[in-house]
Amino acid sequence: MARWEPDARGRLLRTAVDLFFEQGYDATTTAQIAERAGLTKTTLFRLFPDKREILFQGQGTLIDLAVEAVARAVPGSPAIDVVAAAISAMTDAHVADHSSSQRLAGLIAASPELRERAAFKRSSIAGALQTALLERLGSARRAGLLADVGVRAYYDGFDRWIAADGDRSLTAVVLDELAECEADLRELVLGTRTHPVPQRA
Amino acid sequence: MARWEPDARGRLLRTAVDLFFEQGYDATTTAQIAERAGLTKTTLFRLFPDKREILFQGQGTLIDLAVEAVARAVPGSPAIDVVAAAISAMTDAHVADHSSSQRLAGLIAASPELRERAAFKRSSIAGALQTALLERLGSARRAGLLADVGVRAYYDGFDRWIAADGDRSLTAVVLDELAECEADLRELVLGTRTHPVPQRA
DNA sequence: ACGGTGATGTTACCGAGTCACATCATCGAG
DNA sequence: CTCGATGATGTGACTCGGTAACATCACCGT
Repeated sequence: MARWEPDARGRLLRTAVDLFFEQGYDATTTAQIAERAGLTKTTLFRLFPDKREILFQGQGTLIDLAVEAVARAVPGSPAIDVVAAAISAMTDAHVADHSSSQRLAGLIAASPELRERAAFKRSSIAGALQTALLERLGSARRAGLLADVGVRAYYDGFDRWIAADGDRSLTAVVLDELAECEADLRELVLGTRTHPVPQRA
Repeated sequence: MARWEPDARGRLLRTAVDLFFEQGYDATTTAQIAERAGLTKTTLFRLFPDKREILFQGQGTLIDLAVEAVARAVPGSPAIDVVAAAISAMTDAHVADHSSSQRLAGLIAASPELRERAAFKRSSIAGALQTALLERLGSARRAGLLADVGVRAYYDGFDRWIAADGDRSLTAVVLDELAECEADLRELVLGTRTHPVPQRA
């Protein structure tokens, strides 16, 4: 399949990340990215629907993975386990190494435009997860609440993983975060007073 | 303060809604909106940071209202009550009538670009609410989880209000939704077992 | 009446994104 | 080995969102 220089998408992604780091997202032109990648603006927009999406490729796959994991989950298992299966399916598919992920997260955090796209992705994942959970729970409200918890655990866990040294696996950190969420939720709902919570040992 | 024709922002908003309904969001030009409102493109972009924001003006105020409500809440009151105060502060400030809100919701749902902005607004509200709650709860995780629940109750309640006849007040519907969320959350966290819903093999 | 001030208009410009059309590299059939 | 089909890429022109510098106009107080 590969003709000319292979992996045009990957080249564009790497080039874009480099340029965004050098000059900032806004100051970098799509024509600039394409040129340094040995392509043209037209080809860039053939491969990506827009400039932001260069950094978010593959997030559509995330949704599919989560939804499939929910569909594959054992019927009758606790809802929280189904959520855990869904989000660990996403983390397992995470290919970028720790430092690349750090770079990417820094870029996104620095640009409102990219943060907006990130929020959209997050809400898309939450929506898809809710729909998938709905078939099991029968209640849209419960499915939505659970999806929120799962997505929060995924993103907050991801942030913890980013901030850490990268020794622990992403999946472990995220599943740990989910367990913490469940515990906190239980205490919140039971009306217990706030007390020192055992953070990670 | 008002010179020339007054309320340029309001005129632009109404004109934009009309045009978006007639032609769709994408097919409507900012110059078109400005012209029909008796202004020019430049003035439009002086009053709104971008085209999408025409439909979302005032959402920044929503955040302030929620945050202030949290700050004003009685110390020591249950966390869920603080959340209720925050979201009812937002609904109380809702000025648009039922049918206008329906139109606006339909427009936003029809355009991916507008849905993305809506997701960003929602995440911004959730973030601000989490920060406000953090001072009371001491735990960022609990604050985030509670903020998610509150924001979900707000949006899902809003949708229910939109879909209904508009007899009940928005605040009543949203607070009812929040109560339902709390109840569902309690059941989810206690005997969490998936309902006997017919699974597909 | 007049001058200051703020809101608006004019003009020109840049960059994202689209489109129609041309080109070129590869592969398979003969 | 040649040649045509195919699909990826390039070219050039275009629209539209958004910005900026400068000019203009309406109101207000003096």
